[in-house]
Amino acid sequence: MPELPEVQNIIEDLRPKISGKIIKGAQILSCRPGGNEYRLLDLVGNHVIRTVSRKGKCIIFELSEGYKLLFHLGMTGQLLFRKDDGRGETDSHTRVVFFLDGNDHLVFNDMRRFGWIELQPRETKTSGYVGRLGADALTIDSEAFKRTVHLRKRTIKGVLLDQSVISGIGNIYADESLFEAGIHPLRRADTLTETELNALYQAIRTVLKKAISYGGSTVKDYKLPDGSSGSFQNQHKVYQRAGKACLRCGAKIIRLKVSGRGTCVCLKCQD
DNA sequence: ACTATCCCCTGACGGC
DNA sequence: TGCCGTCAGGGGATAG
Repeated sequence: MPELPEVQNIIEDLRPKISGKIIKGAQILSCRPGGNEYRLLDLVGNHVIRTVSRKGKCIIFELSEGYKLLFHLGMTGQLLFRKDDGRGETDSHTRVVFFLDGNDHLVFNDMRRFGWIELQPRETKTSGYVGRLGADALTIDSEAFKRTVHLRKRTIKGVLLDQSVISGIGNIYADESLFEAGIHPLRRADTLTETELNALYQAIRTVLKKAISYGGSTVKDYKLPDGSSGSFQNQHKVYQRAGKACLRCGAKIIRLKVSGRGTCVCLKCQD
């Protein structure tokens, strides 16, 4: 599932390829029944892509005249850049194709349809999903992180997954960061000590930055815009390793459910 | 403010 | 082989 490191790789891959390009049009191949997220796509004609950025897991294109094009990849979304070289560039999961100048294409695939696209007209105040997002997990400073986390009475994993508190961390990196910091996912956030909060803050940065440098985690469907896969899945210490030996201490990794999500933990390393 | 639960969706997988 | 139930999970909605 695309989380912060995957989305960061996507925008870094896309930025030099599409910055300054004109979106000439979009073709909607299929959208969710009753969904209205693609309704505004026909407004895209002839807007220039000024910047490519992200906040949390949300990809943000700033277009000319103040428009913004937002993408959320959900569980299985892909944003692929294709040169028009005659090869088939769509498949049965393609939802939208954007046509850029120079016959380049941007293809949005989403097998499970949890992703969405939204075009925000100019003057739209930041609201909706992006407006509700908390500080980005790689941007937030140590003091702000500790302050906001320490206020919460929920489980620490629940806090990390809550995009309105800190944005960008999903199930993979919540588990990996908590393991790295030696903290049990069911700990109440407000019981974490200063030392533990510092460790967690650093663990998140370490894990996310390392994951970015590995191209992200390709667990099932994630691909970079050039079609390549990430390799951080080979570096996972706990995620999807239930029943296997902890790489640090050898104890068996167990699986539980926290905040409705499958959670892998080493009871010996995390408390 | 927080938890629990359901829903969306499709492919993989296990049981029979 | 094939049918059927279950699971996976980001985020929204709703009830408690």
